Amino acid sequence: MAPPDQTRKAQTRKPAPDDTASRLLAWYDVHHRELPWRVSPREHARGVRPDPYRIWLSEVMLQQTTVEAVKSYFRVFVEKWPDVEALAAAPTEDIMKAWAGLGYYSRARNLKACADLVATRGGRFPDTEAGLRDLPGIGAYTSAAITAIAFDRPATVVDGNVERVISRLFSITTPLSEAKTEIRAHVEAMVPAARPGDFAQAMMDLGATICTPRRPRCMLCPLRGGCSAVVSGDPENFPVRLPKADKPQRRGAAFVATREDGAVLLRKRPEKGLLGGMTEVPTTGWTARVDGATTQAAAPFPGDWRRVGTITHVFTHFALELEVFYAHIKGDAPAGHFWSRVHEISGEALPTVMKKAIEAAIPGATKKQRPH
DNA sequence: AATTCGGGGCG
DNA sequence: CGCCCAGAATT
Repeated sequence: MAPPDQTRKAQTRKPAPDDTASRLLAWYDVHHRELPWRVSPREHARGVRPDPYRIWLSEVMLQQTTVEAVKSYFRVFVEKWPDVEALAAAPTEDIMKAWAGLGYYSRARNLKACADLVATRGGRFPDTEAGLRDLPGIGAYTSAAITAIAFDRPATVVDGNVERVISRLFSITTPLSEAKTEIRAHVEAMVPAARPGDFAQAMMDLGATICTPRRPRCMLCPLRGGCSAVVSGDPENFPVRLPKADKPQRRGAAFVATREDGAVLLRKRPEKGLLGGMTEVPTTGWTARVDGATTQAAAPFPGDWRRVGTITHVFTHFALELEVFYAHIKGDAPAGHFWSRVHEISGEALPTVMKKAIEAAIPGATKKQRPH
C-alpha cells in the first residue's frame, strides 16, 4: 500500500508523459492550419467528423508531397469525384490525367485499386489500422494517420515531420534509418487517449511550421521547455541522416512531332516502372548518346528532325538531360502512337518532364487554354 | 535493409 | 544548387 500523501500527490500532479501531448494540443487549438480536408478542433468539438474518403485521399496525395502542392489537386479530385464510389466508377485514364504533375504515379494506380475495393465492400473504409493497412497504397504511416484523424482512435503516426520533432526533443544521434524503432516508441508513449487525431495533426503542423528542417522557430515552440536539442543549441543537426549516394546523369533524345493541324504525336509508357502508365512523346532510351550521326537512327520514325533545344529534369535517383527534336509528320500515327489535338494536350497524362520537352518545341502547347 | 519510384519550394 | 517533404512497394 502506498502512503496516503503519495497517493494524493499522484492525483493532483500531472504525470510527465502527458505533458507533451497536452502542451501540443493547447498550441494546436490556437495555431492549427486550415486545410481543405481538415476538420478544425472547434468543429470537431461541435461534433463534426471528418469524411474518411477525404482524409484517405489527402493522405495519399501528401505522401512525400508538400501541403501546398497537394491543395489544388485535392480540390479538383473532390470536385470531380465527391466520394469513393464516384472515384471507383472513373476510368483509370481519367485519374492518371488528373494526377499528372503530382509525381509518384503508382500512387494514382493504387488509389484507383483501393477505391474499387472499398466501393465493392459497400463504400466504407475500414476503421482499424490492420484493415486499412491491407489496402493498396496504404502503408504504416497512412493507415495510422487515417485511424487517428478520420476515426479519432489512438494510433502511432510517424511521418517525416514527427521523426524530426522527436529526434530533436531527445537529441537522437542514431541515423534515421536505424532510429525509426526508437522514435516510434517515443511517439507511442505520448499518444493521448483523448483527441489522438488532433495530436497527430498537431505533431505534423508543429514540424511543418515551427520545427522546420532548417532555421526552426524554437522561440515559438510549445515544446521548447522539454527539448534536448534546444538546450544543446543545435536543433538543425537533427535528425541525423546517412550520407546519400550521388545521382548519376542520364541522357537521351525526345522527338516532338506535329501534324498539319498542330496535333502532337504521343504514346503511352508501360504500366510499371518510372512514370508508369503515363503519356510521353517518343524518346530514345535514357542512357543513349545523341549526336548528329545517331539522331536519325534513334528517331522512332523518319522525319526532318530539327534540334530545338535541351531540357533537364531531376528525378529522385538520377538527373536527365534530353535533347529535343522537332518535325512535321504526314500521314497516320505510327503503331503504338496517337495524335493529341492542340486543345487536348493540356489534359493529357503528361508528367512534368514531358511537358518540358513539348514546351521546348512548341511554347505554350501544354498550358491550359484561357477563354476570353 | 536497400532501391525504386516525382516534383517543387525553401535557404 | 542541395535538401527534404503527412511514404509505399518491391526485391
